[in-house]
Amino acid sequence: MPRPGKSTYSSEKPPYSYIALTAMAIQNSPDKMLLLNDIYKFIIDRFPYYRQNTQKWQNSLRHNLSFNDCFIKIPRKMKRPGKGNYWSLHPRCGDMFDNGSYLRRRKRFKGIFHYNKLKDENTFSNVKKNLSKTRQKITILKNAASNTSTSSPMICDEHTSLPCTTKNSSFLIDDLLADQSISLSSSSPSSVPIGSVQSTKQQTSPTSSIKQERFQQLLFPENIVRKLTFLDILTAHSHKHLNVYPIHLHQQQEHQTTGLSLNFLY
DNA sequence: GTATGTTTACATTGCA
DNA sequence: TGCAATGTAAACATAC
Repeated sequence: MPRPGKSTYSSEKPPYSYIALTAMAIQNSPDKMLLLNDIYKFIIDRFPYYRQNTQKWQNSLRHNLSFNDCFIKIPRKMKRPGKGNYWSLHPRCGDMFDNGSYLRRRKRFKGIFHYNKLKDENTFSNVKKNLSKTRQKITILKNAASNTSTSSPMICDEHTSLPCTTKNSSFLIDDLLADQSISLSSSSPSSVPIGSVQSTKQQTSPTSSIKQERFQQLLFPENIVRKLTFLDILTAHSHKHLNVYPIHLHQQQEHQTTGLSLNFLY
């Protein structure tokens, strides 16, 4: 993606979608993550067109951040309190604009579990219903992983050091993921499905507890919280990087496994 | 109160 | 021409 310098564009509308502009701002930052306000500033600074009607386009931009799975939310560190989270790019959305068009992507990046889909499908009954199916799939995946090449997997996720899905195994990851309503396998009957991080608020009532079941956090050593997809878990499982345990919120425990820990909030 | 974040609905646009 | 991506508007929730 080109990196336009200051005053590259006049007051005409730049040939970039909001997604492209946001991605540009994030990629341009030293830490590859920015606060919402910093994204605003970057765009206004680079593109005079956006110095007007700020309410309109900023609303659209916020909509894009929430709506598109290619953007991931990273909470502020405890040391740096303030309003809003940091926004970063999903590690697997780097080729969004590989067709050379920054107005329109070839295909929208989608996480394996989109929040809207989860809302309809991930009830406790569905979770139970799909548990055995998921166990089978993960067993298949584990077996396949153990039968494939013993060479070290290529690391492609800079945040998690999780490996890319290798293509030399005897199955296609997409086949395993074809059923999007599957949930995470666990030895506990209270296992929860994988979804986007929405809230860390503690739940008290059973009703809100059910609602909260969709919300989990994947915590990394640097306290980064990112959206967690089923593919992340499968990838981690396939290379034995991560064991997955549901953890009760009130306990606030972490299971440390090779530098990664997983919190399930429900 | 305001900024931030989520969701829905609908319009517009570009691609196959 | 249909579908999917994108843009826009708005309502609402939540955090600071």
